[in-house]
Amino acid sequence: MPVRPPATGEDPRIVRSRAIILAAAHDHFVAHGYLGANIDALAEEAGVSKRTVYNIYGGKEELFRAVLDRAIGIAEEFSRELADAMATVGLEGLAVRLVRVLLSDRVVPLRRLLIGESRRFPELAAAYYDRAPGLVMRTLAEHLPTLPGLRIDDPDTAAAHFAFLVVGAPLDRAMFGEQRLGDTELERAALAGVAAFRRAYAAAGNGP
Amino acid sequence: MPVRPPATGEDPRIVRSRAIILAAAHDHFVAHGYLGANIDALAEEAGVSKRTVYNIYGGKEELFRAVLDRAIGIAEEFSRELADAMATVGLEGLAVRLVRVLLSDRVVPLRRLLIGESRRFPELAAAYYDRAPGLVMRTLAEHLPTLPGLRIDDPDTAAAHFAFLVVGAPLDRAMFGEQRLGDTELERAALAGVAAFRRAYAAAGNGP
DNA sequence: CCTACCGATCGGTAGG
DNA sequence: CCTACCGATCGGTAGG
Repeated sequence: MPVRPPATGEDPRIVRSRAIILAAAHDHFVAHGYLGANIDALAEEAGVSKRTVYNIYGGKEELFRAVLDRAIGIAEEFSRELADAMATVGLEGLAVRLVRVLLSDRVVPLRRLLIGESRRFPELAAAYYDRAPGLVMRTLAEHLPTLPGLRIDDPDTAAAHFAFLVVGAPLDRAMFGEQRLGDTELERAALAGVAAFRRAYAAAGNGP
Repeated sequence: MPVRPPATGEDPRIVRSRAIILAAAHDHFVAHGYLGANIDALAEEAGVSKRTVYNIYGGKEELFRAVLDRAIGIAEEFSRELADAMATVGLEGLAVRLVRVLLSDRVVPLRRLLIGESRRFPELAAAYYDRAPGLVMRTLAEHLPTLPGLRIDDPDTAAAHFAFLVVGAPLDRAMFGEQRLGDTELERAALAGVAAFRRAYAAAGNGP
């Protein structure tokens, strides 16, 4: 998935520089934001000259978009893996995976960046939402009604309830940089969320 | 040049300018972020000279902190009002108020700004979290066990579950700038969250 | 001659 | 309060 059309053949030096710059730019933009990013520093961190950055990516904004296109693509892949996992693992397994991915050092800083730049780059924030959390939520909405022991009248609402019972509180805390929970506590919180979900959506028991 | 004596705080012109600048700066920082903010533009929007801004607030960072100190104080007030309302309105009434406040044009942009600047100003993001959502959550944890018809074993977890069942999905969407739900849909989503919470934490019915 | 790259520097802007 | 202006910084580019 070439972010830019292969303007000049497939010179392995360019291919290599492109990947190196993209990785360094990701870290740099995540650390400093769009305006706070410095192409000189970024290029130095990537170990290439600034000119190379401009030759390959054209400019700061284009580089930023390339970085986020890739990051959103990766987030989409993770989301698809989560979606695939629904068929094989139970709700508890899904919850633990969900919380691990969303509270990871890959996702939290990316979400911070996209939220912080959502006025400057609204399409990027929207694309992320649609292709990552939105994808998970849509798949959940399809999957939940097929599970035994649950009664799901409104799949979209149930999917949102599951997701935010599992990750809501720790994720919101993390967005503000509050101390991240340890893995054990995260898992505990995720399972407590699943338990609450199962009680709320149990097939038997409390009829309408 | 700035020969103004430190006997500030009494001069009504300063008091007035201070308030005008603070309000204009709030809008400006929320719209552009910290680095994107422009003191010349901000001063013009406030209708004062740039020099006045520096006379009163000293600099960009000090002005930013003053703006956010005030905004966090206001968010804390709202949270305290929500806390007070718990004694008089039911869970449904509380949920509707919660969703209205958190999804408002006052709170969503403030949260975006604080999250976006949470690396540059970690104490501000932490202060907001502690004094606004944290305060609501702590009060909820105290309040929920006193309500009839519910069985609350772990008040902190139950408080988090209530809050994120009610506002989780629409708030997360809103952070990424996705189209805000209408008041009717928001209220509907909030009440669906309360209904799920009541099922999950019903005192009678589904034993283990 | 071309592509990739570097050292050096310019035009424009922002905080102060 | 305004204009003018500084020291510094930064995105982007020309020469080699």
